[in-house]
Amino acid sequence: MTEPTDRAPATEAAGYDPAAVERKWQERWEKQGTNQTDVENGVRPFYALMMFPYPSAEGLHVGNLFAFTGNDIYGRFQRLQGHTVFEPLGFDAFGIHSENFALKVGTHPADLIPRNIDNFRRQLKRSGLMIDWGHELSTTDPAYYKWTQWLFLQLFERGLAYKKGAAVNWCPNDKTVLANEQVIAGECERCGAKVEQRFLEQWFFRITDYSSRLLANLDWLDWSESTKLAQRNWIGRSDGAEVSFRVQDLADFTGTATIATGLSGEYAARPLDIRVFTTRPDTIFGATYLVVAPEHPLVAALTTDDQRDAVGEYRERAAKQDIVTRRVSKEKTGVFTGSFATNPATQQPIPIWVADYVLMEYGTGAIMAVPGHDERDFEFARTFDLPILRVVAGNDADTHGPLDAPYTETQHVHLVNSGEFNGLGVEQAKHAIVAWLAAAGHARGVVNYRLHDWCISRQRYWGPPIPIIYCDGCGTVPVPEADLPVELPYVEDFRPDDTGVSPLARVESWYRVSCPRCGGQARRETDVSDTFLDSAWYFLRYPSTDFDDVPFDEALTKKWLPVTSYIGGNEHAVLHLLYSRFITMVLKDAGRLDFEEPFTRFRAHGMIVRDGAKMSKSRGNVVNPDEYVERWGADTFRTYLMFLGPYEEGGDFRDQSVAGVRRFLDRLWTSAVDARTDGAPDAAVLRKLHQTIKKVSEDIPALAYNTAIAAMMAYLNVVRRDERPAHRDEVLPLVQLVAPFAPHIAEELWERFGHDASVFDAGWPTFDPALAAEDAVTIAVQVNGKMRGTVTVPAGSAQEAAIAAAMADQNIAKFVVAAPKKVIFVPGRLLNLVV
RNA sequence: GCCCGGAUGGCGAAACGGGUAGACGCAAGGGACUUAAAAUCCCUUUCCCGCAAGGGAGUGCCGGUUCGAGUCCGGCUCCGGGCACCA
Repeated sequence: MTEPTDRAPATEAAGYDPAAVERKWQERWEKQGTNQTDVENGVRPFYALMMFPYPSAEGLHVGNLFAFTGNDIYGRFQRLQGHTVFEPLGFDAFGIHSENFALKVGTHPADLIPRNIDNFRRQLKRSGLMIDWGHELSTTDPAYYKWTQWLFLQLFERGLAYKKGAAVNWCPNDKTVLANEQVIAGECERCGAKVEQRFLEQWFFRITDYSSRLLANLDWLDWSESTKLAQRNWIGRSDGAEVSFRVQDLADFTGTATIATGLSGEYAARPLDIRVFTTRPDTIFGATYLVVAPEHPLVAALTTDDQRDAVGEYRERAAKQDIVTRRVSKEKTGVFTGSFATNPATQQPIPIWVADYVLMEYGTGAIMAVPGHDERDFEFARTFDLPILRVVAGNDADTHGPLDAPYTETQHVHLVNSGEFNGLGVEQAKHAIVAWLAAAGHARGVVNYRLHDWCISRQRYWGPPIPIIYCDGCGTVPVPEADLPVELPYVEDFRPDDTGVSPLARVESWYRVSCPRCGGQARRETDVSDTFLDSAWYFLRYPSTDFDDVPFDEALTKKWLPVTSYIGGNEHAVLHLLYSRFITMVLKDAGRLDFEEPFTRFRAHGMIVRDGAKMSKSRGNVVNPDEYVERWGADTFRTYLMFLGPYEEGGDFRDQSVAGVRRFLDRLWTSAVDARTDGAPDAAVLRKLHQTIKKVSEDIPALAYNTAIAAMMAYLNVVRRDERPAHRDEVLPLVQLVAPFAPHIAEELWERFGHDASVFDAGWPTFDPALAAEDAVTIAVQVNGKMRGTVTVPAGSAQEAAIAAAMADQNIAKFVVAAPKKVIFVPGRLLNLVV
């Protein structure tokens, strides 16, 4: 399947030897510094950023190359437009990925990673990317992670980094804590193992402080809509209300028990209120019970003596239960507390339950259950035989009968069984009811976000140590900036164990340290930070890699940032891109940056599959770029990758189709080396040329690479239509157009046409509308909307001329059986005669 | 379950704000060149009827708007991706 089946490339016949051409130009670029950016003095700076890769042992993935080539073409095009383009690349080499692989092959990651990076660099260099290797970075370099640690301190100082005990996602296979974002449907993002729940002390970043800002800015960012949407959903703004339910003293109702609160602070004083969050305050007349999360601080207070055992047991089970089962199993479980609260709308007593389908992390950790109009509440009510009321109905008949399914419709419906609010629509009712409850002090409008704080602690080895020291006397002390970096020690045995602490906790010589404040005995934090922190600021570092006394130089940052164009995969739509935005905002607030959005423009590229199936090692259909570059040349491979489908949608990689692109370059080569200089270029060819210049110039910025290539192919077909050799002026501009896609062959042909300097310093062909204009147009002719033929008329012809031409055509005229009742004429396009 | 994409020839795919469906490429068939093959070049290629001229049908399915729908609207089906008890 992966074996190349077709014939050898047309090397000899065409005289085009990509291996030789590519070697020559890669050497020359390197020698002449063609791809090096003058970051200090470059004019019209254009920062063309691509998401840096994780340097895996398998080498460069074709998906990487697809992404990079797309960025490279855009960058080269901008350079040809007169920008100073900065196209750096680095390596995201910390993290569980590397560590797990190192464990598997029994090599230390510190030995493995440099080897992988060397291999990546080699592969990237032969791919013809315009990378400025003078600004390469690796997140594992102490000179880099020194500043990652510095970043942590910036957040710490501003109160944005804090430590708390938390139920966390624990991967029993990787033996580490995972961020919520790294848990995919209850499984570890990296290894697929079922995630469990553990309770650990963790470092968090207060990204939730920035929820509304992160959300609001999306409105004006020039990003792929799909990415913005993913972020919006992730941040998850919910507009709703917080409603208070007064807990009733059981004595008033049953005369058997009273509520022992035993609480301090906010809840100490009776009467007791339970605050719930709801997005459907309009349904409050249908709230027939309350549910609080098992972890809710009021549970003990709410539980009556006769329910104490059952509730205790339930909470214990919930605490032990892994997050997976709790999340994935939709089966409703719960237990009655024995207490009741008053529904502030109906004044009726409703029971208070404890159930794990209510999450402590969201809202207030308590809900009002409206089983008639919420699927989960309905299911729960069915299970425990709780009353189900209808308070919303559609306009159609039979809406007052009993409900056998939750009715969740919100459009074209109205309230019923809701007192004075009957007849109102959902939106109206929300406002009216919240206002009504608020007047009595029972409710207020509230906005909630799904976004959680970012847990950055990792109980692993292969990451930057978190720069914190714990002193018995002084408490939690940040490592002074002057002492950075806190170097990751070389440890032979870096395996995580299931104690829940980092392997660094086993290195006493490393963690024992004197307190920077009092000099007393102290110990280092042994957790390392999340890889996503490494990648949340790397784009700030690139221009400033030569500076070791600052994370990013002020002047260079002003010049190059925010990033002009960022291209990457949508798999990072919520994690990396959100964290980068957050970190940038924090640095802005800290006065370190004068912008708060790091990426002015972002475009997500599509995914590339092979023969209609996802590429995977197990399927054995992974494309190894080396083989293809070897066989066809980097120019052909690059151009093919961009030709196989729309860049932002991805496409289907087919071995057979690579040949077509190679044939195109072969023909381009032949036409160029055989080009004549005598005589004049053909007018019709020039017309097509200028149409092509226009098309390609418009397509590249839109990342419509596939159609740009198609247009160049079509043009070359026109150039070659006649027997005579092409004229130099017909081919030379095509060499320029093709340069962003196939840089080596373009340089070679450009040189053969007598130029000394790089084609990338020669500018872009200019489009001349006058030369592109057609003097005759073919327009479609319809009779009664049905295609009956075409007529060719001089450009700019009026309706009358078009009709005359159409009627002169017997095949069209025969359908015009009567005088047209109506004529639709679209100049240059179409004529429709309605008879 | 919810939210996004998508569905067009044998295949990958084109089609600017409704306006000649299938550009460009692959594969296939035929031809030229060659002792032969490869490479290269030329022609054909959505389907059906027809020797042809020409005609009919056709962009996942059903319906609608319009002079005109791949494109817009309503209702489905299937495929891909993401989220998942978020009240």
